[in-house]
Amino acid sequence: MKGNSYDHKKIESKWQKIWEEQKLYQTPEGVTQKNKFYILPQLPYPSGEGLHVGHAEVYTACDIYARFQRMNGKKVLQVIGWDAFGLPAENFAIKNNVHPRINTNKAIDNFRNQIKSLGISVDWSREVGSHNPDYYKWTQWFFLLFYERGLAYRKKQKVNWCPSCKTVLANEQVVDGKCERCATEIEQREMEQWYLKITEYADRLYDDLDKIDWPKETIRRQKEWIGKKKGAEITFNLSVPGQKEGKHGVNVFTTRLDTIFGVTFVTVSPEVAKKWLDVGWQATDEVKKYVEDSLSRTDKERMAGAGDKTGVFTEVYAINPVNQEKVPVWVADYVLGDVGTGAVMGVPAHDERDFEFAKKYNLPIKVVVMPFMASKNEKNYQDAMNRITTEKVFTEDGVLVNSGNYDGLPSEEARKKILDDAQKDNWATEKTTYHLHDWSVSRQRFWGAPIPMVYDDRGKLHPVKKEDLPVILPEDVDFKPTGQSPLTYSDLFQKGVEEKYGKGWKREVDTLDTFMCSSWYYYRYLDPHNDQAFASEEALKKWMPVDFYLGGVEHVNGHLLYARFFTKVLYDAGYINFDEPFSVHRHQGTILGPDNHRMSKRWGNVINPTDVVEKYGADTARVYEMFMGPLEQDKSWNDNAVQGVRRFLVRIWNLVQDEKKSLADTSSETLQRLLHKTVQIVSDDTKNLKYNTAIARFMEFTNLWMRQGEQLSKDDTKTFLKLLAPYAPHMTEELYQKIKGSLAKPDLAPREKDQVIKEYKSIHLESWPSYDEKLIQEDNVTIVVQVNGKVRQTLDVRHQTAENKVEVIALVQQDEKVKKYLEGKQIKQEIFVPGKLVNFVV
RNA sequence: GCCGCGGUGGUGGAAUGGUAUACACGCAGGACUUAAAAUCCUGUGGUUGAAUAAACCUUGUGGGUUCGAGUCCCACUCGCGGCACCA
Repeated sequence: MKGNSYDHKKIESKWQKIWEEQKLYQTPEGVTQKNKFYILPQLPYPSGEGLHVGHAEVYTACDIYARFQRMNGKKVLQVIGWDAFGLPAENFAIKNNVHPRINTNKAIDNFRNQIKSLGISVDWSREVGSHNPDYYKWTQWFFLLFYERGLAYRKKQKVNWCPSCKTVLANEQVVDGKCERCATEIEQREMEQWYLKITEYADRLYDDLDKIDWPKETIRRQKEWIGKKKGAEITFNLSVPGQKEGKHGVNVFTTRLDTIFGVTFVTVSPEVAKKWLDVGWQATDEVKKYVEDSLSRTDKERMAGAGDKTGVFTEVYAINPVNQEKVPVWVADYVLGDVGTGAVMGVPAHDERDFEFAKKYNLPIKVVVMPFMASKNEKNYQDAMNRITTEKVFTEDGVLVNSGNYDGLPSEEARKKILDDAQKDNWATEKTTYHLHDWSVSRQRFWGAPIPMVYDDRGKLHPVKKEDLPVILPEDVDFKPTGQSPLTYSDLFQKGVEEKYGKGWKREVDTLDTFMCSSWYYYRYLDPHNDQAFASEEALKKWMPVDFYLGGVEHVNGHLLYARFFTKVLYDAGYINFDEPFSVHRHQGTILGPDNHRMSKRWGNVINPTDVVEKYGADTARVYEMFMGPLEQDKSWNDNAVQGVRRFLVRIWNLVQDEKKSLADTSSETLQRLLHKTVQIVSDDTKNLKYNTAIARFMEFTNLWMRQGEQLSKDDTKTFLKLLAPYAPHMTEELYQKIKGSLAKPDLAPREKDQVIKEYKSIHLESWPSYDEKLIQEDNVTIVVQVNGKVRQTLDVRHQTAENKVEVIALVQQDEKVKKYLEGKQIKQEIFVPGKLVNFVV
């Protein structure tokens, strides 16, 4: 009676092979916007370390969804590719003296095999790698598109420089003042670099977050990163010693125009002061020294001194445009050069930093805003005044005082009115600032897509002609980092440029940030072999936008922002008719080691998914990882629990092979009811990505099925297997074909294979089961009886009765135990929830 | 400092305002076995109790709303995450 024992290796490799031969997961024909479903797991970086359990989590979660959608009649596109350029491969190459292409391709082969061993239903004919010329040709094309549209430019400015990686990094790649990749302290250097004007899209990137289904937290963080703030830019005329008053001016940005009557000084950043010095300002030696010292410090060092503000009086005065008051101008490094205009109006009564500064240098403090309460009644007035003396800062909105015509106005209104008036008098304009800066995209490294630009003999820039793309990354390069781009030294790279463009012409030698490659990869999958376009119009119309995107939280302020930016530029250029790439996005949580630490070699707690697949099977690995907890949550590994999942699968394996259990004439009644209930709940949970609770339901069902006397008919067994198929695709396929009788021999000897295949229809192409509404209704319902809100008894009542208040209460009151609790008490109130509960209030 | 999220058995975790602790792990006892492993069965929040009698307590702490709160509100606390001299 016991069938074969569960040999996961045999089953899994067999079916993986058949599925591949049958091209089971190739993207189907007849795709329309209505029936398509585009599932996108985040683009992996093929590290030499191999697949991580976190990768397995992402691919399994996507794969379950893909299989579920497929069985529900959707035409599914599920794809994988490689984010193959980048520093680790290059660093490895330097260390071991092999070309990065070699170790990258090796890593990709390894990743591909590992992913295949998990039984992920990917259409491998669409695989892409960002390091292949037919891919980066289009990365370069995108760069040219940005250039044409005035969105790519060169600029000399302070950049983040990683002394270890010897390259520039984007703001998004600097974490805590350290390099995201190697954790080296970042230096600031003045360099000429390529930038993409993402700031031009800041508003749309901000506003359109409201129209996509993304995690709330992610949307919040992106908004915070964009850092949109509305305010005003104000011009203060300056009085410089030895110069005519009003000849010079300084602009400041503020979100608190309502506090302008409280200005008692103006502070400029060292950067702004430097500019003044550069145009001939005769400042004191003290000022010059302060500016020089400040500028030699990194932003990080400057911020470290946040608690103790320093500054120097410049002997310049600024004239407050609202009341012509003359206030001193200071230079201080608490004002940052790259925020707003690099200069602020000092309102010490209503800004913490200005307050601190004023205290230190004995500058006057002038209260111009009082809490709302103060204007309402006399008693609170004193309290309020006590709170906002010159000893305490009041930074909230309130009511204006000491502000001329604006006295008595609430802050909000005052801001509008002052701005209106100021605009008429020409001393302020409405202005929005952003925390987001333009995206620095040039890298002084080898292993990336060359920037498709050339310089003529006078050093002037020209774009490479589109028909000349790709600009091939040469093979003959000494890629050891020197701080100069390695491509500088490649003869092969510069060869032909003069022929093509003219004598003395040279190529740009920097390469593109790899985030450029990953900003558009989801388009390439749609049409991966097209050499006329990054993707055909038809393919774009059919498949986009992505219906489900799963990726890590670490990409919130980098990749996800860049990808949205790319999409908006494509939209503006008329290539697509939507302007958000990912309709639904979710994050997977991190899988931690058994010791609750992040997995790392250092802790010796790394779990290798391939070991798990080897030992317990892909189906066990998949089901376990999904059973650990909610997808988006961090979870720690527990090897005992893996074995528990394996046990669960083996039980099913044995049950289905037991004909009395799985091929009975009819299903036992309780089990059949539970099956229908299970169909309902598993369908809901799977749709809502609550895989962990769906699996719990499968276990509950299996527990009942194992009981003596419980049995399933063949059809009901098939239904159960179909439900489980997305989760454990190999085992369910094997069992399904077996009970269908499609497999004469489980081992498919080559000669018999054709015959078997003829009648073979994969379980993964079957339709998702439906349930019978009548069968999920129980005959009996459990009514909970409470007395004063405490549960005292539960009673089983006929389904129809349970809906009727009078009948239920009558029935309940006959119960001995309930009687005891109600004895000698007056029922004040009876609460009745139909089909659920009775609560007596006594 | 500001903003956000969270705190449920020994552990991972379940619970549209209606039986808190589903499911799993672990543990304990039992069956099978010469024995062990595997498998199966039973039990398992806490306190009192001989009890599979009964009672009380229990979702970080304290209050509130409600017939009824893990769930809603307020305060506190601890933990995690994001941002941070952003004007």
